[in-house]
Amino acid sequence: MASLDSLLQKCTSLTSIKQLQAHLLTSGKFQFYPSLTTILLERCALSPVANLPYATALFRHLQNPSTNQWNAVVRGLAQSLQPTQAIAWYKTMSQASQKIDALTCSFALKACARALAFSEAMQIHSQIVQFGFGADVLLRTTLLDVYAKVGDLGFAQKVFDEMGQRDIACWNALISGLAQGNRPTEAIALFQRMSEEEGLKPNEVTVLGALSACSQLGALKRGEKIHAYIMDEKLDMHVIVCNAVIDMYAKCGFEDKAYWVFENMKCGKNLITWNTMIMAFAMHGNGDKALELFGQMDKSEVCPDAVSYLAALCACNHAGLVADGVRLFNSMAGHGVAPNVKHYGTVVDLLGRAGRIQEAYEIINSMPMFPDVVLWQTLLGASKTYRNVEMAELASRKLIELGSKGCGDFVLLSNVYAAHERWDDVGRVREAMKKRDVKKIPGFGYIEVEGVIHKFVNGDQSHTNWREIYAKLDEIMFRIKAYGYAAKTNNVLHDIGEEEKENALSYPCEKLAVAFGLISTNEGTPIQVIKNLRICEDCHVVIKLISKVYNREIIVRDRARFHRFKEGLCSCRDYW
DNA sequence: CTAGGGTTAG
Repeated sequence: MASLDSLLQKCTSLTSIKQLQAHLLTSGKFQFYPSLTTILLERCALSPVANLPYATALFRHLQNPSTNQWNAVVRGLAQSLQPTQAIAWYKTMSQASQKIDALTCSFALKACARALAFSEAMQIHSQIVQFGFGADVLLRTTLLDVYAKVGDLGFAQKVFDEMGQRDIACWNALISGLAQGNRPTEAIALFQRMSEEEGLKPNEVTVLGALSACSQLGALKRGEKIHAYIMDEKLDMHVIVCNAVIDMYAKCGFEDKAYWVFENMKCGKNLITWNTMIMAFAMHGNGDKALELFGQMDKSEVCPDAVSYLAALCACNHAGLVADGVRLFNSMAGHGVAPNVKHYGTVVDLLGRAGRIQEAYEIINSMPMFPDVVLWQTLLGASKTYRNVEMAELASRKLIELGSKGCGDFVLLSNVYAAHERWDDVGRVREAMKKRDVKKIPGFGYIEVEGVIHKFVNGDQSHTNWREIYAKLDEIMFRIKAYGYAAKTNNVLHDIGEEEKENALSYPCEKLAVAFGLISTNEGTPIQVIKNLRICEDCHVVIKLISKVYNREIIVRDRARFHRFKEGLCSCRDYW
């Protein structure tokens, strides 16, 4: 037995496993060693030598499979590329329910999380209660996590609330669930409740969720506090934590602080560390530093992967380093990294912004995979910037073929026509939008003032001080007009749907946030705003003027990058 | 006839 055990240890490839199994079968010992069979099963079912068809075939040879043997297969399938298979096996298994234990449920739930199978998760949930595993804290945590991952945070919260005793993992699961489910404010609130009210000590997993929420909100003050805690508690010995800190500083607008952490890490850097930092420089338009780091990485022991290339390409794109970007893109295949849709998208954007519209179009045509909506949107955007009506129409046609309902696509096409004063065509686009029930993604922005996050949506009147904010904005517009500002109306598609308020256009969220920042922070303090969409051209002009007239540094993070406005200029050099 | 299950950065 012991010798078989050690033999099994050496079976690192599937062939050797098969050989061992053949030996057991031919010597007639196979069915007398159920535990060995289980280990064999697990070896076949789980990575790194996973071969699930083989594992399931092996399983079918068993006369009366034990719970453990069932579990091995369910677990393996749950981690495989077909998690729905695990759910199917679980269902079969539940027909003989005495076989199911808490682990089976745990694996099946994991499968639901990966397959985004909400109703299956609910079914398993009710069976968990039926089978009497309802009090199992580990299972409940998994359940909570699954609900969060399949997008039902209400259910996740409910599971959490109903738990008698909660250990740190329960809190962590909900905090990261909220952070990953686009509810960063609630994630931070829960983090605070956990540490301040319940007196629980955040661990390395807790801070990851909290930092991610700070990154989303651009909540620098809160992020710094968490960083201080991390240092005090020596949680910075975990690479994963350092990576999250770097990302937080970068997304809160401080590439230098991010870089400081990067350089002073006591633990070793991994691939993600490098990628995070390169992405940080990219977001800040610091193409040279990004490329320098990419070069260093190439020399270090970590090998750039697809994300590294994407980050470096983004850096070239934001910094207008067209030649470098093209060179990098062309070098990918030679380094064994196949470009994916995102790489193609970035290069198309890079060429398009540089006015090389035809080349961008050719890149799309040369793609080995199906060009998605984003590619055509990018080309449409470039065509608009360079007033290339033919290409804009071509791209729009593609978008319509692909069934786009994005407001932006229609607006861009309309803008191209408007720029050429083709008003009939503008009207046609507007009609098409009405017919297609085009949805506009609501824009919103955040600003942190004295550690409190304020959220604004376009045309927002929900803030307690909204009258004051609107008055400030009116004052701003009045003052900057003296510097030659004139609203660019031909770029704005008016009356999109009747219910669209005039306000939404005159009082966009980023302007409101900046106005609020001017009122509520001291002179000389930089103002930081986070926006969920890309900044619009008009706001860009206005904020540049504000930075000059009010002598304030204003930092805006939009969906893709940072804009640092100072003395009437922007760090993106109007290239974004 | 053992242990194996929960939260985790780009």
